[in-house]
Amino acid sequence: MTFAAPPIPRMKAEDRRELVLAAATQVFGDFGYWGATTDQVARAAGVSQPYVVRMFGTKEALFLEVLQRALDHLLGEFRRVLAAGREELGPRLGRAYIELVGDRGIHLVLMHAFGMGSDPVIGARARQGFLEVYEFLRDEAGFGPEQAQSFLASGMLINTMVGLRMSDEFESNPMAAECLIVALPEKLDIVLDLGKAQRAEAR
Amino acid sequence: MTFAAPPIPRMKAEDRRELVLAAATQVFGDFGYWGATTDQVARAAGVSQPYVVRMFGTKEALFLEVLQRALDHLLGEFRRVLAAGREELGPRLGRAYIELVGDRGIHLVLMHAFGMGSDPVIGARARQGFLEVYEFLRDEAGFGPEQAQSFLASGMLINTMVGLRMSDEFESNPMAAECLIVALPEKLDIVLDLGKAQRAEAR
DNA sequence: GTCTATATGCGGATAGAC
DNA sequence: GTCTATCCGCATATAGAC
Repeated sequence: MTFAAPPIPRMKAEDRRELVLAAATQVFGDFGYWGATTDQVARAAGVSQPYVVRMFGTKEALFLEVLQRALDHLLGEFRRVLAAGREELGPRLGRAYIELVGDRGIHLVLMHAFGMGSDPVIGARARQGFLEVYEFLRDEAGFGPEQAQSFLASGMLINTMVGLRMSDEFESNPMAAECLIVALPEKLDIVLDLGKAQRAEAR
Repeated sequence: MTFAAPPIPRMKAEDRRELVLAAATQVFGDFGYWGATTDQVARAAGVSQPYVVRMFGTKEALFLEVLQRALDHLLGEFRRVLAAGREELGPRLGRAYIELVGDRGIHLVLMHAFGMGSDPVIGARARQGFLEVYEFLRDEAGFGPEQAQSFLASGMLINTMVGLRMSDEFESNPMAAECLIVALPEKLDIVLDLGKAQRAEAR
């Protein structure tokens, strides 16, 4: 009796799911919800386009899941930092936020989602997510109004610098370099290293 | 001899152009570059879809023009404020920035553009535009590094609140209301009034 | 669990009339 | 200066095989 070997690399549903979600985070981050296609996601994950749809039902459901994971990841990291102590909490949370660039696409997905307030379903979820972060800062981290304002504002500026791919011009454009230095009080190196890694990978 | 009256309201090219650009600012603001369609723009301007394309060549060219005008408008207002005096410059510029919500769509178009850094042409223009604003703050307004950082960050937070349509939930969601109050140090009324006006108009 | 084939609808752009 | 008609390509989603 002979056993046919699986001709195509099969995976457990859960693992494949993670793979696709990671690819989707990347693609949605680069092109936004409307600009990204399920086919781009599929190619990035190494599967067929219909399979991506099959797994999540619709493109919208896929985006919602990507958004949810981005928010979970963000708040998870923040709670980890908080659990480690309350001294210098603001700077440590800020540093943790910047380090999320390691998971490529998180800032970008959030930024795109934050621009979709007019969408009845994604916009509603994005507002809710933003408010969850605000609640964390107020209730768990104990931030006062100005501290929360300034923290959130800095976060949005970081999103903007990432969204603009400003680090791509760090070496070629002195003005971009200075602007980056001004915008990111510290931990600029994290963003720059990530930018380099991405460009290298694009080749 | 009889003269046929123009059956359709004709306009000088320049006026029609302004009309379409205003409509496009609105539509691109709501749906972003990829999410907006030239047909939506056409309908909002009361003209046919092919005519919109005809006027600007491509959807991309139209967006670039909308982006350019948003930046011109922004820097124009900033220079006006600067020309009026240098006392309390930061708060006055901040107020001027918020008041741009009067021209509906400017913040939104900017925010969407700032998320398009990966686009070779729009992304490049968006980076350049952001840097022009930074240069203004540094060279013309005389801001120091931290002042520039905090001003730009606050601006991006304002963009985010507008992008999320957070003001839509000011009355129904106490958390959203508090978050708005915290995020916008002052001149909250401007955003709220605008939100109301928009919702009324949508009926 | 994953693919191929394909239906279907929509969006950008062109041609050409008035 | 502005429209109608229309082409073509692309994106999501479905059907069904393996």
